[in-house]
Amino acid sequence: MSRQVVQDIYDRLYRRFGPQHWWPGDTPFEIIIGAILTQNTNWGNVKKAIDNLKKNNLLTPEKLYRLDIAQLAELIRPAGYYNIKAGRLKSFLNRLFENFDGDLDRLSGLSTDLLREELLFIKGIGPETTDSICLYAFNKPVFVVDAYTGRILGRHRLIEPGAGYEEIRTLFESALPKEPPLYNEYHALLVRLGKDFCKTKPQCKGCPLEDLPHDIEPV
DNA sequence: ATCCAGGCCC
DNA sequence: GGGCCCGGAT
Repeated sequence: MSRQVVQDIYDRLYRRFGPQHWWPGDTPFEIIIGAILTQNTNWGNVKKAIDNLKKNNLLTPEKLYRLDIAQLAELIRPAGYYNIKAGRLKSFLNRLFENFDGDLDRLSGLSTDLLREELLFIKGIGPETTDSICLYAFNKPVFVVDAYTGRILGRHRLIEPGAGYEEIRTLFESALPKEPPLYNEYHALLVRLGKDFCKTKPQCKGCPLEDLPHDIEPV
């Protein structure tokens, strides 16, 4: 996939949808919590969970670190997979307090490579969650790949069927200037396209990528 | 009633 | 591949 195509897709999406104002979250900590809660879950349900935490004044590292895991699970229930996700939030918080004194600034002070390694090491935080935290919470130049990204590129045969996460990430990062605001907007635009057109059942009619050069029948 | 979510671990 | 899970859309 050429640099040209990567930039063409961005231009088409931006012209159609305009700025997406991501991430929907006020602080780095809220963004991190949202990134974990939104795993395989629509944002509407995640918002309810985050509102529950806010309502109870629990949306700080210290409060959540001390909170009983069963109570945490109950509060985040609307986000789905609530037992699994309560454990994942705890894994993150435990690591944050054991190795970084509970201080997000110490975590974000790591080099981008070390930060990724650190986050990936935590059980329950995989590549997409890691990169969402890097980019959206800490403004690091890391391109976020998600299911929509793979689906969109796959349907246009711009990547191989079995292309892995790192392959796709590298593809974007090598085709674009290393600018967090650009990565931010691009990923958000791909999600927008995925929600509006490139759904599991594709709606190609009127899609901004409908006449993309490599376009063929959808997968 | 069924489908599907901005994944990840086993 | 299977399991984890809620709530809005169809």
